Amino acid sequence: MTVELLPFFKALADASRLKIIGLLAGQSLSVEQLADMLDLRPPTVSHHLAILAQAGLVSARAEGYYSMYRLEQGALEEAARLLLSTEGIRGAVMADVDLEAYDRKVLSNFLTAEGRIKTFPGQLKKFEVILRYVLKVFEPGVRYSERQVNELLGQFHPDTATLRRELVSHGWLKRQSDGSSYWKEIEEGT
Amino acid sequence: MTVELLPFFKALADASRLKIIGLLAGQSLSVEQLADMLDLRPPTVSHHLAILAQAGLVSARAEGYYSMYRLEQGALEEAARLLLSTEGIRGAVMADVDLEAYDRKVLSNFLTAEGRIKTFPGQLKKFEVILRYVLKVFEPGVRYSERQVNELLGQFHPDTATLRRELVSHGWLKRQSDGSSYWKEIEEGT
DNA sequence: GAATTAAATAGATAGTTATCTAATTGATTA
DNA sequence: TAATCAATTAGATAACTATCTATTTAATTC
Repeated sequence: MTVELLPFFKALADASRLKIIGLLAGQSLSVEQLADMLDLRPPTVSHHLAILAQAGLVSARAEGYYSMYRLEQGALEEAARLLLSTEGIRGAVMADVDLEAYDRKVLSNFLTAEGRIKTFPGQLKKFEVILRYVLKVFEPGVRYSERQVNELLGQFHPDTATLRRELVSHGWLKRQSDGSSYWKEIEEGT
Repeated sequence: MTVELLPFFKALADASRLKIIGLLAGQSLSVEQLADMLDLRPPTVSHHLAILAQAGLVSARAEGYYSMYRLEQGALEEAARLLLSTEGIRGAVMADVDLEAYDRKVLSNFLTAEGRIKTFPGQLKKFEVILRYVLKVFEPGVRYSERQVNELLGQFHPDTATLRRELVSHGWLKRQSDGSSYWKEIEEGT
């Protein structure tokens, strides 16, 4: 059974509910007992307990006509593990985030419909987006002469010297020390 | 620097902010980049980042006229530790809970102004509150004869036999196997 | 079966907050 | 110095929610 992070945090993001968790950490308690201890009316406590139960943090057991609520230690532990893993957070809630949205916006601002560069962005961050875009025309591992490099870059912008220099200074395009050839390294990772 | 639990959970109890944490777990990002990725306006993202920063979860560094935000891993780790300790929760947020409120309510319902028992509560839970109240007249470790026990209990209610029997059956008053004496054990713990 | 009691549900309200647009600030570039 | 750009602040609004009272449900006791 997996803990959903958002309901979990929402359940704990309230002073009354945190107190309930604290009280239940010591002993099982009924709705009425909790209500007296917290100085709240029973329906309010019922409401909070429903939210906590939904998040898997507490469970109820009928006893007489009392509902005795107890803390689910396991849920706390699982959540703590998720917090520490970082991957837990990344995987958990990021279904619909658009990692490339910013780059796409920059590209649409600085490229023509045909994919040529209109002007070089003044800001480094945006210029880098353009450089990464240009970089895709090079095959990883293949050696190119300077003439070939200029030819490829020319399809994006006449100032091939600037493009070439910036690519190299960022380390994204490597240059043989005698200047005879250029290449893009083979990518690693997933 | 201690993480406050309530602001911490409140900070994470929002889908947009959880996504921000997830994105910053991978890399530092500017407000504008986050806004594009999340499809929100920059002021909204600023607002969320302020809340996260308040809780100690992110920090900003000025870079050009960008504010680059990065995740504070340490805060996540500290919070995870608090979650696991249980004592973390108990200590953190329970300043103003009234642990004895329920017992007090029951006592005021079933005791006379002079501290005698009006009637025996029908429900076990409440009867136990009364028994714990009565139990205080016995000194821990002292031996009492049955006559002495009845004398002490008589000040609360004429039916001393019921009180005595219930105290013993709960294990709160011990009885010598030959019935010659009774005693309350010495308490342990804080 | 009638009376009692705890819990849950329904409905209302006041307080909080996530989001937006518009205006301001602060820093950079020309 | 003027123009540009990202971030923040201010103000407004719609959505959410913590809490209450009143009612209903479910279980227990007499």
